[in-house]
Amino acid sequence: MPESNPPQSSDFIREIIKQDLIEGKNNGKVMTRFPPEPNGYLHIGHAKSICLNFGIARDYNGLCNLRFDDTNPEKEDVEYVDSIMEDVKWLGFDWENRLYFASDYFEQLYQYAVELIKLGKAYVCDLTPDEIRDTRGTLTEPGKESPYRSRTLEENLNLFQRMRQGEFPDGSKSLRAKINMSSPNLNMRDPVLYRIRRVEHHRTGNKWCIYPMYDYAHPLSDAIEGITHSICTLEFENHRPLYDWFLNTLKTNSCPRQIEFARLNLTYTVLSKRRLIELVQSNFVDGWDDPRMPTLAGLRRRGYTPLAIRNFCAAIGVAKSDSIVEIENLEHYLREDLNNKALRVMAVLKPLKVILDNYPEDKTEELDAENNPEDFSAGTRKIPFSRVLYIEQEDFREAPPKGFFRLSPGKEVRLKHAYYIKCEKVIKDEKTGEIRELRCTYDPNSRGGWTQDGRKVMGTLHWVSVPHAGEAEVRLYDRLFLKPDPNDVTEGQDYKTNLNPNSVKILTGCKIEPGLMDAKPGTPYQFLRQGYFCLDYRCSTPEKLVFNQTINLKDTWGKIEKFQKNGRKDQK
RNA sequence: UGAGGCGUAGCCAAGCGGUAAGGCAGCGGCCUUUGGAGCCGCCAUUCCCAGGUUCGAAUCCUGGCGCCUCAGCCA
Repeated sequence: MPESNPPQSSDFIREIIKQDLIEGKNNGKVMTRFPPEPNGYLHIGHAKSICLNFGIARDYNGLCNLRFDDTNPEKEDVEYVDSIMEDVKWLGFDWENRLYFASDYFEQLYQYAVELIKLGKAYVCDLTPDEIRDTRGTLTEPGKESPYRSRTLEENLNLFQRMRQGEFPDGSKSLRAKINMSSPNLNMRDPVLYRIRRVEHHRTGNKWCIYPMYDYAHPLSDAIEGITHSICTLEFENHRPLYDWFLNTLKTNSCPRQIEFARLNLTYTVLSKRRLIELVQSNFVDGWDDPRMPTLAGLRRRGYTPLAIRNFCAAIGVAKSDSIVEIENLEHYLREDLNNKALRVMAVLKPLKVILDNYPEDKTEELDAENNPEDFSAGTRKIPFSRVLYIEQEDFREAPPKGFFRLSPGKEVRLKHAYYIKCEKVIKDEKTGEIRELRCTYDPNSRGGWTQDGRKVMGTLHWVSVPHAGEAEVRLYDRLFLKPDPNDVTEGQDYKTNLNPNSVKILTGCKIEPGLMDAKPGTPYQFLRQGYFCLDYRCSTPEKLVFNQTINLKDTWGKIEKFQKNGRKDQK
């Protein structure tokens, strides 16, 4: 089984790194980092970044750190740091002993700020946030210099120290870099470095009442860790001059290089933290690990595999153009991996009873069934067969449409691993007209699903023996959003109006082959002819099994039938 | 009317002056004890547009056009 089917082609970042290596930069070392802020759960977009950063380290004999960018205690929480560590590990990456927190550098960062003041490159500003905004200027007009810009070194040093000691109320003062208020790059117009916030930090507690800003903390954290290539997303491109400014004016020993790439966007999916957190907190979904969520926790619970996600990330590539990847790509790599690994089993989701009139009343046979045709080492198992069976309601049609080669009156089909059966009679409820059961006959000479006479039997059905069947609840999922772009809404509405009201369908009373009663969480199963499923590790109990649909099998018949109803095939 | 980016097929994406990789999707066929999987074939005479340089341009130059990001004491 190949570890990775899509060839890992190079990308512009790897090209840069190769070139740096050729030029002997950084003493031939490559050091990256994955720097999440612990203010939410990781999602598939983060997976792209994780695969990139850890993948580069792996490819160029380097190392990748896990560093929490925890400089804003107002939004952060240990719940998130725990989930992030779990998700990175699950995806298959290892930061070994290099687990870092920006908050571990608060003292060093403070000293760097003192240094900046001494260099005359930072000052304490008494302007309020509103005043700072009002004096920042606009995209086309320069800003105005703060009246506090020319405070003496001594005054700045004294004030900054007193900021730290808690002598000033929240928001009353800030430390600002002294750069250029008329820079065309707004990030360079004396950005705030430190703000006063009396908020308990999830790691440093109440030790600090001033907290550094991202723009300031990030380049210095990178330098402290000896990062060589600091990879981030496109929206930070405008921040790079500031990133470099800190490193250059503080003359740090190591000089990381920031490189930006386009973040992942997926059709039918929302990936902004703000929106994901809203879905969770407003109960549009059932928590961060709801199987419909694009979070790694959600995908894991849904039955996605780490390899599928990694292969997907490798396949979509890394570039600088904004892009929206069609979700079919992700689904393709999911099916590919699951096809290789999933144990084949039979489960009837919407049961229809079939009675084999010519099969002995009290007989039970044990039939052989392969566990995975893609992998002989998965072996075989025995499945019981008897006179009364369940088949799928959808596999019988009293009036079969053209091209339907499943069961219908007078027609013969194969029961997978078992026998040919022929439908002789349809028994209906006298009042409702609903189909109650089918009376069929079986061909004793077709055991195993084959005869010598060369008879052609097109349809193959899955089934479960009634007296041996187990029961389960099965949850089917559809896309969370109805439109490829969930943000495509009419004036005044928001993405939530595009939520799919039918994104989950709960089926109870599903019939499963007896062996499945021992299903293990984390094991992928293929319910034959239907799709891939896994035990829901949150809701399933030994008394009441609950399976999540991971992804359906490609359904060409469903597609054909849809086209037959809707008209021509080539119309969308 | 500021600055920084980006524009190659329906969607991603290689390509780095020598004549348009690959994946997804789609289409056609083969095969099939899963209408799954697999296999075979098709799918850009042209790279946002217009000029220019060159024997030769998606690649270099000039000028347009379009899209994205930035005016948090968020990251």
